Amino acid sequence: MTSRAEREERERGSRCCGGESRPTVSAHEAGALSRTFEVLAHPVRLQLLDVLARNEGRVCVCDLEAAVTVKQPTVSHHLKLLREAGIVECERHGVWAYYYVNRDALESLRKDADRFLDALR
Amino acid sequence: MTSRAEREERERGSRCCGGESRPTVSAHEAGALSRTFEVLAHPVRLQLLDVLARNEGRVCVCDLEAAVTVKQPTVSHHLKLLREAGIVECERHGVWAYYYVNRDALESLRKDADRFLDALR
DNA sequence: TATATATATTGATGATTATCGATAACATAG
DNA sequence: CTATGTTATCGATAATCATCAATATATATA
Repeated sequence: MTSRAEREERERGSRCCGGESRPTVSAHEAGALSRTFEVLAHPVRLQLLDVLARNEGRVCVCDLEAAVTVKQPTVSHHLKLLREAGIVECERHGVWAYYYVNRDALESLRKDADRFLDALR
Repeated sequence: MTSRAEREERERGSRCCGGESRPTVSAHEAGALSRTFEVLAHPVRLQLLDVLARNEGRVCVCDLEAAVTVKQPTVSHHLKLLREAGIVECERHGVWAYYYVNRDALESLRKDADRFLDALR
């Protein structure tokens, strides 16, 4: 008598497992890439990036505050994360801080994301 | 005497703020998109996706377990998140569960990410 | 110097997430 | 029916994250 499991086994070789199961992405690479996606994994950060990218020049924090629904310390917090990720930079002029996207960093982020998502296809 | 702030003001109009500061991405859209990025924001999920996408057929959980460094309940947990996001699906055959990527969902995820990142340029 | 304003930082709180041992649920083999 | 193997779920714990009031810092103005 032939069980379904046996049929499965024959179709796939031994046991349940057949294919190439090692990731081509190392744990280290996966870590780096996931950290990239993490930066994008918050609605406020996406909106801040949106506004910043749309303004070739610089945007001051009070404008950024007006663009999102969270309070000033939270905006400052998210800007810090974006800065630490290298995606945005800022200059101070007098009391004000003007933020702008780092186009190179953004481009390389985009490439990394693209490369991974393309490879999945 | 002309202070730096005054010069800035003249250059920018009133106060510090000049540009278009409203996001073109609504809070709602930003929420949806950030949830997409969240799914990708973990190294184990990236590696699971990598293995799954590389195997046109189905991959059983024991293979997926072998592909990453976390224990079985954790693998199961991440697979659930991927399932809930619609990116992967699974079929049970006997004792075994075979997972596979939902190519359509993956493609639309890729498009959403691309569209956003492209718009930032 | 005192005051006002913009931004950053601190510190506390609550929410979410990752992890894994233990166990349940289920199918199959003997 | 019992034993075994596979996967999912539960429950506890630890870690990380988001938020904001309060405060610090720095600059400019009066």
